[in-house]
Amino acid sequence: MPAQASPKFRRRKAERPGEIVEAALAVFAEKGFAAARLDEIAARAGVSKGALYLYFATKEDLFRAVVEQAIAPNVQMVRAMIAAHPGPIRDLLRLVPERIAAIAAALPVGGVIKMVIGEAGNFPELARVWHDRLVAHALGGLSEAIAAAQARGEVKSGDPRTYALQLIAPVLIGVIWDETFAPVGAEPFDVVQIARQHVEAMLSGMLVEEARG
Amino acid sequence: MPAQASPKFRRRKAERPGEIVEAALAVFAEKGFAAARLDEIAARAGVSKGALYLYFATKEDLFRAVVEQAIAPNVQMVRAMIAAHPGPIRDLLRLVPERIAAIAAALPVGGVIKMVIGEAGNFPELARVWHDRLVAHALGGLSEAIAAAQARGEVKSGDPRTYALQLIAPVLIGVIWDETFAPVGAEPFDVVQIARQHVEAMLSGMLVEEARG
DNA sequence: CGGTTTAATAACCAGCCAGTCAGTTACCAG
DNA sequence: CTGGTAACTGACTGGCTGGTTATTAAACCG
Repeated sequence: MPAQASPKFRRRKAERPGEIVEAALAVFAEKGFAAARLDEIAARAGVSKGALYLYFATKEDLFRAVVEQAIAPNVQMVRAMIAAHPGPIRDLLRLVPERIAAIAAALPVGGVIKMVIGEAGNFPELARVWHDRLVAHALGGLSEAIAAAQARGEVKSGDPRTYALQLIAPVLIGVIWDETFAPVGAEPFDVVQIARQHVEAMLSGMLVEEARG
Repeated sequence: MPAQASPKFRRRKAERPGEIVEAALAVFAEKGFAAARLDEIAARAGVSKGALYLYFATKEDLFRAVVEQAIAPNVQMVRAMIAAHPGPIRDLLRLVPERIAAIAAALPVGGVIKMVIGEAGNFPELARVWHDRLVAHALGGLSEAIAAAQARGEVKSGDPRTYALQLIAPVLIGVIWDETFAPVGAEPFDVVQIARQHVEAMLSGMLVEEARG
């Protein structure tokens, strides 16, 4: 019998939670909450299912941790973007495409969005966390920036919150499209291209003559 | 023993499938595919679970029937909308809000969209049916109308398919918002108001000067 | 080293639910 | 009225999966 080259497991209390959450993010984004199997998450994290329960009390608890992890960097990003552009709003709006592309490259945004939309009905507190911690901040911040620009006379009259929604909606739908229909043969959308074309159209649509450029 | 006033069930072979599909639409829209219980669908259709299997082979089969039923009236609507406006494209675009409001009132649109987005990953052929039978027609039709308008010199340069996406995205996101975040305390969006404000902005953004009005 | 602690495993359980089927009952034809 | 048919029921089951636990072994310490 050959000598045992490597032990059958390692004790790594500190690293486990992060690895498990990362694996869970991937599986949840791929399958959604209900269809995700704890065994698969455990396997991808290189751990047994029992080990999951050393760090997370329930499947839902793990889901919450995933949402928190997915949320944190995005909130940061939104705040930074708004704060960095107190000036003419067209500069802020023109920056949107690159930022969106950056997050979309770093995280499985589409999968996460799908997950939240699909499971919101069955896990309301989850939708609440998602809304309060991320969406409200992003939409609220953008709305305020638009309202301020209206006060400065840069933006035409109209509901600022609706303007904010109008601005980001096509990008979101583009991401969802690529996740939903592209895998079954539909022509994918180039999200950055959507963002660029849309920003230009919206600048014409919502800015007063003098504020364009 | 009192006389049997009413029988414990009726034989209604013709009506059953429609009633079952209707009940299933409601439950699937509410819960999604995985979380929907066949017992609940059966109960809402006023039938036992066993009866479901007289008309549909599997749960997935029933899901397919529901998708078909949810698709049909919308295809009709899209075709009619495009066909009715060969003329200046701004007339077509201005009509969008009322039409959207009409369908949103008639069907659980938000629930259906959630269902499709949420389950697309686990049921690819479903996403394919949905895309090929409805979404491709709607987006394609609108794209063609926009391309034609470009050829007539009404619309600025830019990708017509992207323009089409830009036009409908805010309304879709509005519907999804009301379904996802409004139930947990977020301020809902008025979808018709979104549509109106967005159409005005997009008219300025995508039409050339002379084609506005 | 040997003893102790505890991270991690793997076999296990309980309950839920899609799908089945033997029996029941409405309906109809003669 | 009666016998035949098939629509319908509802109790059942097999498998799956979230969650538990008895056991094992890695790591640490004196």
